[in-house]
Amino acid sequence: MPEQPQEPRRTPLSRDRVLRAAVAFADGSGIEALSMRRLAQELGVVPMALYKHVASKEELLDGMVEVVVAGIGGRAPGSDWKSAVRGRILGARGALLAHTWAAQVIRSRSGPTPAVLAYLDSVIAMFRAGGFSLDLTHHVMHALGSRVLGFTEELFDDPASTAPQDERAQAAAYEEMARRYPHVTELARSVAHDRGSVIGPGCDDAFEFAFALDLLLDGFERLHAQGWNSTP
Amino acid sequence: MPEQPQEPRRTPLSRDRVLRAAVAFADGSGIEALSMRRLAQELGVVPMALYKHVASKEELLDGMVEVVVAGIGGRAPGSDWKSAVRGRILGARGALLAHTWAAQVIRSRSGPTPAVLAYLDSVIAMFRAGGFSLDLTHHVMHALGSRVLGFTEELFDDPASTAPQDERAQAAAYEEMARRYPHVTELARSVAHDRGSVIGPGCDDAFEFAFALDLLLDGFERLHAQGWNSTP
DNA sequence: GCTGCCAGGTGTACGCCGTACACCTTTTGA
DNA sequence: TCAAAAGGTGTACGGCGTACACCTGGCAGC
Repeated sequence: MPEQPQEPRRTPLSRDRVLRAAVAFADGSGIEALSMRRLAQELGVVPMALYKHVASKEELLDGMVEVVVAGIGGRAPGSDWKSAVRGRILGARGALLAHTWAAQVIRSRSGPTPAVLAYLDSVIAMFRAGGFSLDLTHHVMHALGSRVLGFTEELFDDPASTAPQDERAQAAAYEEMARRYPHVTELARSVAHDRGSVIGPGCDDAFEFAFALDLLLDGFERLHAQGWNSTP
Repeated sequence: MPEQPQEPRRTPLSRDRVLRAAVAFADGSGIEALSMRRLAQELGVVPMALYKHVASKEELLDGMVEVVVAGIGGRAPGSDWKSAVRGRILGARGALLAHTWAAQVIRSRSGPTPAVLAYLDSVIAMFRAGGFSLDLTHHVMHALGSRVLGFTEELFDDPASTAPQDERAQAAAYEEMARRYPHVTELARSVAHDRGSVIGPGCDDAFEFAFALDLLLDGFERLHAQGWNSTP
């Protein structure tokens, strides 16, 4: 038999394959579980092989951001600036929701990657097309902050995911909480109440996001209408 | 000589001393340089000694947040809700500005620490004292997001800190940039222009922060005045 | 058809990290 | 007085990112 055992002959690595595998891995196992060694294992390859395609882990993360951001959908059909921006940002939010690690990774990067720049360019273009001055556009982009990419800095993920303990301790902790942080407690209780269940599903992220976004967009609109200028 | 050599007898560790040392170290060398080993060295102690005072590095970070947040100044003297909130938040911003790593660390924590809860409680109290409904207060707190603690999610730190390269390459990169991201470039150029120097000092963070904050506060005020309700 | 190059995969090794665990010393309270 | 608790030490483990030398197979140029 002159033929060698013809092993499966795995398809060769490529930067693209590495990045996609990394995204898939982070989706499935969380970003904190992603290491060069584990990713290599996932690809059936020795760790150092990855370095032929990405310069470092930092660059890998940059690449992952590129993949996700590049997946943000196209702009809505021509309409007023407000609904155009709103649509685009909610689109970005959708893209990022599918990759829960993405926001955290984008924050950790020091500079914008090309895909992010391209995205920002498109949003700026919408304001400009709506007649916004360079000045106002500038500040407006700052005011949006990370919201422009569809995520916000919630202070904490979920207000009510404490480990189950015995009932007495639970009640004591609750009372202590109510005593020390009465307003926080009152608010939390009212929210839980609204949803019917006491251990309710927490807050409606989509609603909160749109609420704040619309508040800002309305503010922008008002400033624009009155010809706002940063140096009056 | 019955006396032993009476060595300097370094003051014993304590949780407080560990946390303060960690804060000082992060202030001076950056949060990414902070490791249990380095911190121990700084304190003239073996790494494992720290674990007698903090349970883990995670808890150390929590403690550092506590130290910083506890340093946020008291509330302004009785005044309307808007200036009270505004003053408090700008105060928080001041406290966090002194510790550039703090925002990043707060983001990385999964839950709020007691000092953060106490702080939030005080802000919620201001809205409630101003007559805000529980419902509106709830959404308003979400809309503020991390801004309530004085920091915002800027997408990138500094728009213009590229490594110096030769002039020709610089110009080429610039042109490429202007071609691919025309609106971003236009905006960047106008900002640099406003400040006189082309390599200008970037944007005025304090202005941007206050701009967005006031936009939100004005929005809150309007909603409050018109008796807004999330389920109309 | 041969040869030398080189892109891409491998193996080993280094220095860092957080921290488990057993140990020793010093302080303290009964 | 003396046990026990509290606080500091030493060693060790497994994991991390990645530098560096090496091998190998396919292909370009003669």
